[in-house]
Amino acid sequence: MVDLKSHLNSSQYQAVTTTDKPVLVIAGAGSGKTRVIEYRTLHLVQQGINPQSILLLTFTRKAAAAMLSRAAAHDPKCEQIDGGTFHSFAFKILKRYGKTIGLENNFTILDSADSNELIGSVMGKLGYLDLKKRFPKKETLKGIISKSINKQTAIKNILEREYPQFEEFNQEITNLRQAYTKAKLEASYVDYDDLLVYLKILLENPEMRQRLASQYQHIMVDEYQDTNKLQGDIAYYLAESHGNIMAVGDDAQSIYGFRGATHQNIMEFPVRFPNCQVIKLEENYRSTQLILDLGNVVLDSMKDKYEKKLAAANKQSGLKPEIVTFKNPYDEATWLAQTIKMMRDNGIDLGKQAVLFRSAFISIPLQSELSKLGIPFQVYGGVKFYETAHVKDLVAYLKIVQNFTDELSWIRILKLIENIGPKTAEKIVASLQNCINLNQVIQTLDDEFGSDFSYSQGIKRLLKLLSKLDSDGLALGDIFNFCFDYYKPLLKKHFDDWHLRLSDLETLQDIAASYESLDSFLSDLALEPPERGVAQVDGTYDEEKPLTLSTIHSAKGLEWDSVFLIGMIEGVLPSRFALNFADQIEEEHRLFYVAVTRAKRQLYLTMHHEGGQGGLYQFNRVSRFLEDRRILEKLEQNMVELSKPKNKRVKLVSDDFEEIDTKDKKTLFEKINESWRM
DNA sequence: GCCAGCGGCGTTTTT
DNA sequence: CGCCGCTGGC
Ligand SMILES: Nc1ncnc2c1ncn2[C@@H]1O[C@H](COP(=O)(O)OP(=O)(O)OP(=O)(O)O)[C@@H](O)[C@H]1O
Repeated sequence: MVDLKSHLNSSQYQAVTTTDKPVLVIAGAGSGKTRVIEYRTLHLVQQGINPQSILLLTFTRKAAAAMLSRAAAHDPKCEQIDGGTFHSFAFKILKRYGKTIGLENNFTILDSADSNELIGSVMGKLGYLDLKKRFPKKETLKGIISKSINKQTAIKNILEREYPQFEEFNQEITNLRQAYTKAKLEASYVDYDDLLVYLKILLENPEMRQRLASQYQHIMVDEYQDTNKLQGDIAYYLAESHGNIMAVGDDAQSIYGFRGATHQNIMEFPVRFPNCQVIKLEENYRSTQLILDLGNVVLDSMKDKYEKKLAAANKQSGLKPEIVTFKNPYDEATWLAQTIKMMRDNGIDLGKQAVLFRSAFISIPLQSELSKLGIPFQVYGGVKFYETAHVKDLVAYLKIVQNFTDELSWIRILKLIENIGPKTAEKIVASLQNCINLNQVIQTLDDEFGSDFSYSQGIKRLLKLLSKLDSDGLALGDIFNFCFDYYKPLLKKHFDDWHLRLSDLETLQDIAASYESLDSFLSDLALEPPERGVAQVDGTYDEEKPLTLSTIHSAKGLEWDSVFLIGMIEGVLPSRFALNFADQIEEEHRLFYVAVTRAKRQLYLTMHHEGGQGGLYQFNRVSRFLEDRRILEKLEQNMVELSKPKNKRVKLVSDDFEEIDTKDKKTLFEKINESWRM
């Protein structure tokens, strides 16, 4: 038996051991909410609860895996607990019970690019592509439709609040949503939102609800402030009958409003579960007091806050957070890379440091600098590996093996053949309508398009691949290799930088190798996409965990000794897209709060004045979040100017840095040592 | 109908 | 700078 009290403070202990009623834990950053969930699963299992009757819903599957493996270190049975995201849970349930609501179980998951594509095609069919006036683009339409679903409200309400310029198209967009839904059902496509919608529909059936509630006797939901209405409903349905639910969250860390999340779920929890116990955690175990002092001021300046203050459990105060401003992005990158390297050489491993940013593009100069210096790093967030064109191309072949009726994939595959464009691809796919298996597809393609056309040679080559694929009992590895071999020449033809892309595909090959089945590989690719590999370099850092570069969104729930929050620029944080909406600026403000509270011991904020990563030149202003005097009081202020960059296009060599900054480096060095002595 | 080449424009966040 | 959409030759 683990002695819970030696790992938990008294409020945490109470949260962990209250298992006979609904519990809501609401507390600030770093107060040990995640730890509560971790020990509560352990406690339940040690009480004799069947681990398979515990459901742990988290924000990423990685977060669930981390918690469960820590709990399993105390009791291996915890490995058997069911954990993952709402989406992956929905996927699992729908694979199993989807038939009861009329969903085929070989459904294909549409990632966001796929769904945009399908929306485009539906738009075409409805004749909305050539409307005279300014009709929204398909990406925008997907956003509007998605938000109306996640908020469970009419299109009209979304338009009124967020897209007033498109209000006149309410009728068309509503039609489009209906046609899109129908198109998906006909093709057994399920997009991300559908996973939640269908699960909710499934749960509306009392019999299914009862069945799942008895299978999952204990529900735990992390990051509850970032769930949306659908997810809130799902959690409610699962727990309604037995009331064994714990939700934990922090309204000040709600950063997924753009996806329909609302802290209302937290507020309504006590209404939905009237006998619930609300527990607050007051102490912060993560950060030094000086970092929390800044965090508290950020918290204070939020418009609709719920009273909360962060107090450090650790009384050593550490280093004052620092704002460092630069003339241009290259100076900033040089300084960052040097400082990170220096900290690493002074005992803070790369794995204990992170660079955080609002948007991935702001980290590009730093990425080249790190590569130049041979510092290994891993990037989280930003453009997804699996959404790049070449990966999507290759995956399209795999998808038609899994589900040969997947028209979007057929069109993609066909368009890769020389002399086949959108029209011809549509025509060919239309002729395949009545095929009932892959073999018939092969026949039809051969009969109707295998000769006489400018593209027939390409079709013949595709047919060879398809015949190889049309055979039972192929291993995933074989399928992958057949497709890969077929695709390689096309890759070289379509992309100038094919060698870079080829190595991505080799990475994909490695990932695929770790899967048993095509089905699980494809669903994971969509539901829990793999990160791009570590940017590898020479042997200096072998065995050392790489530096983390991450969007603030992807850094949620995590912590590092040193955190560099870069791009503290008006228009970046807060994002320029948020500037016209007060509630969205508030969300940016919460992002700032989340970023600041990731740091355990050292926090640096940076920005550069000269914009112009190519494109427009402009003078960047410091983020409005730093203009507040109370904030500035909590920050050390510094301006670093590197020597003689006559032409900002000229890359700075590290010599420049060595020359001018020795003084600064010494003081930094001293500061670091000071902080370790604290 | 396909596709290469040119010019204008604009850089979110995620399952 | 890089992506997207448009144009015009094939
Ligand atoms: N009772 C405790 N004693 C010592 N350390 C603790 C205690 N509770 C939590 N911690 C440590 O504090 C840090 C933050 O905890 P945790 O990640 O659980 O906080 P959180 O509330 O989930 O934070 P966030 O809201 O930022 O996700 C972790 O390093 C954790 O190990």
